[in-house]
Amino acid sequence: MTGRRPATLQDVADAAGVSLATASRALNGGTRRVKDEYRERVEAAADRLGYSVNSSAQSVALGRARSIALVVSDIADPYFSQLASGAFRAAARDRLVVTLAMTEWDPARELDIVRELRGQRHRAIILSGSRVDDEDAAERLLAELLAFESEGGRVIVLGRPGLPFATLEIDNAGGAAELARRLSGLGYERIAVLGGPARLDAARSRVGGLVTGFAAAGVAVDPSLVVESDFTRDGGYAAAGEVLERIADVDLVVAVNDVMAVGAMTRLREAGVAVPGDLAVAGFDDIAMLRDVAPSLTTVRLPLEDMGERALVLATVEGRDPVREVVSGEVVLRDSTPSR
Amino acid sequence: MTGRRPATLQDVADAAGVSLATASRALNGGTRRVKDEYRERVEAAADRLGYSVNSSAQSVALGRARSIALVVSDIADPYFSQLASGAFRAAARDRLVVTLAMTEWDPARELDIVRELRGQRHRAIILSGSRVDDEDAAERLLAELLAFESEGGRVIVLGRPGLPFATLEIDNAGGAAELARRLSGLGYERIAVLGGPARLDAARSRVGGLVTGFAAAGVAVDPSLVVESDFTRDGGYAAAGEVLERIADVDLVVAVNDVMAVGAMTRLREAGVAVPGDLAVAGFDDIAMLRDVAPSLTTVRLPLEDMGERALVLATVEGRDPVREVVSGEVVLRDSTPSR
DNA sequence: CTGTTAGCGCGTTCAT
DNA sequence: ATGAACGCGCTAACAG
Repeated sequence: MTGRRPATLQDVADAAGVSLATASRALNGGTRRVKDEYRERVEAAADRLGYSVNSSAQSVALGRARSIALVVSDIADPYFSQLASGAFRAAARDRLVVTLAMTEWDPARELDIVRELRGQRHRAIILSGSRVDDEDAAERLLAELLAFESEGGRVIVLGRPGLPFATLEIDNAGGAAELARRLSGLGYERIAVLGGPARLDAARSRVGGLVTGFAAAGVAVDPSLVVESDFTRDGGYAAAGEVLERIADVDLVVAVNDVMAVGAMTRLREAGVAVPGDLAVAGFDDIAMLRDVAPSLTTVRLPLEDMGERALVLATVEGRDPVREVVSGEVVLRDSTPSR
Repeated sequence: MTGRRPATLQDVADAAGVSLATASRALNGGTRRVKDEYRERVEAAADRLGYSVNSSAQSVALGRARSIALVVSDIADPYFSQLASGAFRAAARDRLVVTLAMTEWDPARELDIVRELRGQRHRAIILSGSRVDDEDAAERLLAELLAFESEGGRVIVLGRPGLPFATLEIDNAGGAAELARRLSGLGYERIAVLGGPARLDAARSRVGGLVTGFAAAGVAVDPSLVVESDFTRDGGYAAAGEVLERIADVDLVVAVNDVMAVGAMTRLREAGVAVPGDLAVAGFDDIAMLRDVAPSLTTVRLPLEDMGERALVLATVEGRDPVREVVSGEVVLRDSTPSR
């Protein structure tokens, strides 16, 4: 049972009594210049033999695979899983295969992955994780991506500015600034920021936007109340613990993403701090699970699923123009930040 | 910039002044039977030329790819994204590539996907979505999987019983029955079940387990209070709406998975029904986001990440024995179901 | 230990 | 419109 050889195109051709070339054209050839009778015979034979193209061989012959690679930081993070979901939906429409890879926020691993992906000759590589500062890795990553592109592959960058490829940029600073403006309009003025890791580009931009935005509204963010942490739910949970120690100085906690905000809310709840009664909370991204947390969380909405779809479209489009689209978030005020 | 040909192994060999075979052995050959001097020269040349193996060609030569395919229903669903996360982590250890495919709960699409994956000559296909009743599709799916296996591929089935492949089975009925037993022990006796779609195997098993478990404890579940719906958050939300109409007859709502339970809690909250004050709620799976919902949700814990890892290990292991492991859930009582 | 050579399965000229 | 023959990049005998 375990030794049968997969039916090959030659087998199909033989069974149909035609040449390999004809079978190829009938089955996988784009140009339909095959007599109907032959075509039917070939299809029947293929069906009977349970034939299925060897896509590796196809890739070798064609020089490139029918697949797209998507690189994420952590697929269990709702931000990335929603992004990926959108990408998969779009890929299905074009019968494209998607290979997913997970960096776990590690630049070295990201480099390894891209190198590996390059060898797989994908049509495109979509890089969706945020940039992590690491001079050396960044340079080598760029080299690898440039090589991939020069070999005819396409590179799409999602939410990581400054790379010479088609880019779907997220206006992190702008969204954060607008959020700050709206929140200060509600009367908040003693701000704690759960800032994520400083070496993460997206985190830094959001913190910067918040500080700028509050400043523009006349609210100074105390730097000692900007606490670093992981960009994850646990990071938010832990960071909230630090804020608790100075709770008297704070009326609003803004996390640089939703998973952190949600983790923080849990930490506060455990400490008996009422949200928003004692402390208001806001996040960033508008991940799907927010529909089910209470109180409902104020945030900056990003069209995550659409972004995933869009990235995949950019990946398949033929145009060689270095697109650069900017996605801006929309502030959504909810129960976690009532007017004071 | 867009026309360069990828460096080939032959290029590397030429640059290093050795034969193709030597270059192959030095770079990708497992057995290190290459003189160090040559090896170094080859590696240097490869580096200089920015060489990267064409894994398609490698696959053609070897007859099989260094990759695993993972089929999920919806990657945005926490159940699957946690599963996938575990699988990716395990795959990284073996430097294995993982191709992900999403069926969106559609048996026809699942069949298409498996057919496509077969052509990609993966080492293994992991099927993680639950079975959806569809005689015709099921039969053809089985045929496709058997063909894949007979060609030397490995099939791993996760949470779908009755297929002749290595199986990681989930004791849905047992877990549900135990949950029912414990809940009835807390004093609940007027039960509503958010049952998911009847055509979904996992959903049906869990409903069955609940009914059996409650019956064993002397509690009869009113069949008219078992409401069908989608296996999703929105399904739970909608189903809770139906339960609201008969709220006087109910003291506990059990959903067949956590996302549904969480959606239901939101629906109840919106209707002004207090959980657990007016109504208790329980779910199934123990997805990660439960850490952040309030009140904390009673559920049946499944080691999702471990299961993903385990599936990947089964996929890579050589043994041809038809493994069949059973994962049983552990009931976790939390605040959403206090003793009455 | 190294080089030569024959495949792997498929797409695609180039004749016919 | 069809078939024969070559090439894609790589691995694995087989000889040396």
